[in-house]
Amino acid sequence: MVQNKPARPRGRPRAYDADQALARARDAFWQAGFSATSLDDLSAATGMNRPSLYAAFGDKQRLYLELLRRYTAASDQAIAREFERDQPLAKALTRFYQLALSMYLPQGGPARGCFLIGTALTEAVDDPQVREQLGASLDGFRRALELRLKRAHDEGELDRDADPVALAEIGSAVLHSLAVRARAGDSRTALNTLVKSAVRLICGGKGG
Amino acid sequence: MVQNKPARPRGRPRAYDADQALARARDAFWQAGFSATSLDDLSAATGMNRPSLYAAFGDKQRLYLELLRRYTAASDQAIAREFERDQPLAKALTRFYQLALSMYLPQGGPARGCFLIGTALTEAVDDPQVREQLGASLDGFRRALELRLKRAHDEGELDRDADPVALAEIGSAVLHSLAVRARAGDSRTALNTLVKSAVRLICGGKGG
DNA sequence: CTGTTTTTGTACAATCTGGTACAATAATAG
DNA sequence: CTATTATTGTACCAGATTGTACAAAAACAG
Repeated sequence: MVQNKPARPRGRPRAYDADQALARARDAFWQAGFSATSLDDLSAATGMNRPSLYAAFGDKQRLYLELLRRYTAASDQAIAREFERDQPLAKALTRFYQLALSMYLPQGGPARGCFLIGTALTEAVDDPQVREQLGASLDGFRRALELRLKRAHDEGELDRDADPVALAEIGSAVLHSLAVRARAGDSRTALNTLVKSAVRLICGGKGG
Repeated sequence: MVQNKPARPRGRPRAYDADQALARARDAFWQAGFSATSLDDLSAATGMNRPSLYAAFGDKQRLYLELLRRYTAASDQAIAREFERDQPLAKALTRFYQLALSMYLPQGGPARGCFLIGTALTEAVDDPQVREQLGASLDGFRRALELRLKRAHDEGELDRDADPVALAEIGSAVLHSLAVRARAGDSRTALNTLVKSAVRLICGGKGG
């Protein structure tokens, strides 16, 4: 151990909590998108003044990229939690989709869909870093689902002639659709219907 | 007949072609999104100066909404063309998805995905008009697909126990996924794989 | 108490943005 | 040729936006 983090650093103490400020900044971007969120908006959302924002998180784009990174990391964790748990495939899938929906349709706030798909998609064409982060995140879910489906296939939870790779693409597409439709204003009921149909289709039925 | 449109109206002739200008403006929005596209960008893209833009199309938001409307109308036409044609379901689906992909991945330009999903999604939370247009457009495809699948079901093109309504939601989700993944940088090959899997799954197989 | 360190908050500069006023221009109508 | 009409292009405005400079403030070190 080289050194303990001192209880209090050296100079004037920070007036903000970094994690909380990042969450508030993320919510601001989540609502209005990257370009339509000004530094004043971020300042108001976080309670930090602009020089503090710069000192803490760099410029707007660096902050945004960091938020994308964090969101992806949290998603990866949630995915792993549900897919590595010992529960039937249909239950794991349903629980994960429901978890996503609870983020996409927050209580006491407007429907906002997925942070990545709802905001990074727009920036992705002109910003290679955003595009890369977005692509990696989407692929992360697809691969995790593929692994879970392969396991299900091996363990006889899926029909013998089912193709886990193809089903993982479908299951991934369903998540994209939830992300899009939630932000487009579809009701929770309508989205639950999609979840049910998808789980049934992936786990065995023929869409009935 | 009340009156023929006069060959030439009255005053100084317009220096632009309205349809072409709208297409160029749409492409500008398509690339950078609504908020990041300035009036100067639109002016440069269309070759029209700003006062002409205003006179012709109103302010930025009115122009954007009109472009969303046109895009939806063109999509609806393309959907009807493929689904009302006399061809097998699998072919109709494949052709439609390929048509979408050819718009999402233009030759000689960056991958841009779907104009609606790629740009309107971001604005949809704060702008009810955009949200409504977006929702209506997404629902339009779902319903058209549902009708086509019901016909296929009636005519024995689908398994007896298949559920056209559920499959329409899945087929619609696949289009959303193509729109998202194209803009996120996925290769045409990867997207073709999704199309193939989806068509197979919807039209009869079990994802094999 | 004095000096050092770090953050805060105000204030400011430069640029960009949406939107418009107005004269010049290019056509038709008679 | 003159009057009329509609569009163009320049120039401008007010406000927003990004980013930073700098003094005041709030802590610790000795």
